[in-house]
Amino acid sequence: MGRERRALGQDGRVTPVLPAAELVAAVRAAGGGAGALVGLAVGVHGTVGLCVGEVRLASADGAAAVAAIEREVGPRWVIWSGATASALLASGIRVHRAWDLLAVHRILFGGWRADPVRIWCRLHGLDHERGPVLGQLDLLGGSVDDDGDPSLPTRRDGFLRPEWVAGAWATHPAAAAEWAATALAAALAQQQRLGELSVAGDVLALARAESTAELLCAELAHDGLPVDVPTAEAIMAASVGPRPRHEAEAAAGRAARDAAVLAHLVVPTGIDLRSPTDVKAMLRRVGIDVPDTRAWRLEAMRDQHPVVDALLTWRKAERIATTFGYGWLDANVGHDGRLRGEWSGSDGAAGRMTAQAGLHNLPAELRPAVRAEPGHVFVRADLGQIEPRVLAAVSRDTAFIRAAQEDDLYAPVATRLGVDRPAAKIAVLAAMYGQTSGTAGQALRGMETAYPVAMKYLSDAATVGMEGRELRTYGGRLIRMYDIENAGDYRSAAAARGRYARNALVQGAAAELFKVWAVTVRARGADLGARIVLCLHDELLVHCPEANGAAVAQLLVDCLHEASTRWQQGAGVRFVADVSIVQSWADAKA
DNA sequence: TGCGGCTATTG
DNA sequence: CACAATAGCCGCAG
Repeated sequence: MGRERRALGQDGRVTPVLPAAELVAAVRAAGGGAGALVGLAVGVHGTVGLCVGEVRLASADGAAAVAAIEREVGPRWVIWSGATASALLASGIRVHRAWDLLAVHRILFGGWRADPVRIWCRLHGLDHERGPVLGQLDLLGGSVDDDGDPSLPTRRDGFLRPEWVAGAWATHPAAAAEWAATALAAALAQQQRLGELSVAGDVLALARAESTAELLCAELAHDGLPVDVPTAEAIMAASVGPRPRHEAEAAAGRAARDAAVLAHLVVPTGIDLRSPTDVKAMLRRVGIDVPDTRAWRLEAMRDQHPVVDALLTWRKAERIATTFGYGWLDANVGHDGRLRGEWSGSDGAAGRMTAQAGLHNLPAELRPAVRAEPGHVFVRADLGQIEPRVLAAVSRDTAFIRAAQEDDLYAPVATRLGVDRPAAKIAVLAAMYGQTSGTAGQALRGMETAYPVAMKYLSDAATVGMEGRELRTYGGRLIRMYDIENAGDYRSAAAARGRYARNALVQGAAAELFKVWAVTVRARGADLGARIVLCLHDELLVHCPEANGAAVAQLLVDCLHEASTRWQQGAGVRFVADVSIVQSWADAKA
């Protein structure tokens, strides 16, 4: 047993196909150690290709091989995207560290959607629109031989071969190893590019954190959020009645809810409550004239006519019926009581994590249904005032940093500005969001005087945005201004770009710090059986055995200190977290 | 059938 | 309705 097979590439290069145990030694011999970059290509039927330095390796027992190398070597796996992590999770394998080419591509070049072709082309100065396409026949007489050696992933002109991109390597060990070598080469090229940037933050650290956040995203999608289905159904029943057994019952329920609103009218017909135009007409009939029918506007008119209150109640129920009702439960909660959605490590605009299946906009009334499993607890931690603290750190405004050393940042700001706390908070938020109208005016001028460095940081960003130029976050991620295009006249579009840029540097840097915190918790929490089950911009929800609750709570605080210290590089801002140990997510809501 | 507008929810 | 997001339904253009 353990005899070495060899796969011969067409160019004569020999890739050893090794059993898992021997692969570990081969990786070590090639220079692989803890944290070293190892190219990884996960194919099908157990095929796995690796590349360490110049050395190509492969295995036909990929799951065991990756698991053994992870356990005994602990490299930083180079992958094209989180899809590889998802494939590994499907085989029961979790890896600790990654270099995610797509995540790093976003840092270098902005945007959020890319594939290996775009990543490769951008890195090598090629126009991906001009590259070869799968199935393309060379009708113009060019010889296919011009492309060089087809057993290599790249052509003579530097483009990736489309059949390789499509996965032709996935069943051949030698080819998988070659594809892994391509990924590793791309990672090294990315490191080179990152090193050429001049940014304030540690851009290599950002690249590692954003990469590892992609592993976390794959795990969040795979593991899901624990939900108690009977509790969820009880909440829904209270709003829209019991689960309809067929479409006729569902229709009857809708009609009954509609009728409860229309009953307040003299003529209860001809109004579709789902049509904003009809609702506006309905309100006009009872003497209420509004430019739109949004809830915050109608809230003030509850007393004017009973139909307003009925309509607002109807809207709540309608939302449960259509978006967060039984259908949503059936579609997104598995038989194991886990709510699953796709996760993205970095959205297009500000670099936050996003999630589907309602994980990021779950109505507060459904939170009681998010329950820890038996013998487990949730440890929930949310960061206090993260955006102004981040602004203090990235702008290096010494006065604002002093304010950010307090538990409540707005208290010293209020004192300094000579206003009350609510006014101070509005002024700070207005500055970060680019608000110019409203009541914030006077306090905003105070901000200019009290915190000129922070205010200049924001106004400089706004200027760059208005001019349509690109900018980078503190950590080094590119913000492309052409990602936002606003209809309307030039001036309002420029103003919108200014607000976007102003906010992107704050919200974006906050998102980057948050991810450093999250991946630190992920790494340090494994020994305590702690799994992050939800990331919510400034909040982490961690699921762990009941006995470890207190230790995990301490861990969340310790990891925040570790993460923020590394991230802010001596700025001296204090970051604070509110931590609680609970059975249900609702118990923790501040 | 695709898309913009309106609406709701979250941080 | 200042910044960011996901998601549903309606009305309209093609």
